[in-house]
Amino acid sequence: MRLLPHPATEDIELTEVLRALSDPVRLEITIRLAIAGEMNCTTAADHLGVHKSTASHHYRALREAGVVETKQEGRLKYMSLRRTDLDARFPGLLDAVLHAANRPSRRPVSAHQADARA
Amino acid sequence: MRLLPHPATEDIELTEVLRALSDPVRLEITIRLAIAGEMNCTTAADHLGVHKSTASHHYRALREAGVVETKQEGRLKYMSLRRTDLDARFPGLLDAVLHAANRPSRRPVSAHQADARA
DNA sequence: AAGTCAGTTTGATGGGCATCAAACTTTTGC
DNA sequence: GCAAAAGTTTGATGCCCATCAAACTGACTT
Repeated sequence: MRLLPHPATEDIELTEVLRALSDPVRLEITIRLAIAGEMNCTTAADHLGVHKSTASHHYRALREAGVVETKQEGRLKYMSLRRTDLDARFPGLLDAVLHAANRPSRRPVSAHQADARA
Repeated sequence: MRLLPHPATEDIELTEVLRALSDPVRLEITIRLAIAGEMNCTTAADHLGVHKSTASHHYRALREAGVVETKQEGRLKYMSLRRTDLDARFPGLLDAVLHAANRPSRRPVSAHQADARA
């Protein structure tokens, strides 16, 4: 189980994140990751109508922009949103984009937030 | 004084807005409009280091994406952010982008420097 | 060892886009 | 009317990018 190289949090650039999310296929992948959490690549791009090599390019674009994190387990690669990093660097941006895409995200709720909600 | 054609609020597409904002020049123009409000085109793109025809293309890109509104008064054209429309359609998105854009990318800076942002 | 599975890389293609330069349009001022 | 100012449009250039197809890699299976 090894992690692939990603940009450090402080190296994530706003314009690159916006550019990454401005492609419909990549936005859809991002939404799926937000809803379902960690997914392998094939699942993330299932029924998107793009060739697997095209999808692979999108995975790379998302990873290099700092939007997703990829780790390999066996012969599968699992992607997940870099939620903490993105929220730290660009507070509210990811939530606004996901909400704008009209598909609410299932965030892990901290104990603190859970208390405040009750 | 006449208004130029713009997309209706409900026709503003998320991916197009993200794409429009993903260009550094257009993002800078957007930030200036957010800070200073309505500005004419030349002022908005002052000292950006791009030719006026290039700037004009960016105005169009921002307008067609639904980010800005343009009205002509005399021989000047004034641009302004479509804040209300954007907030209605994508709540929190514009604010998150503007807030994110205020953070310098690499070195963490003091609040003093952050306030003196150019 | 051979085959399969998951995903990447490479090559080719077509389209879009950021840029500048030059010509054009519209409005204002002399 | 003529010229200047403010943008736009058009043309040219070069780059980047989304896409597919085919070859490749690394890991598991039989």
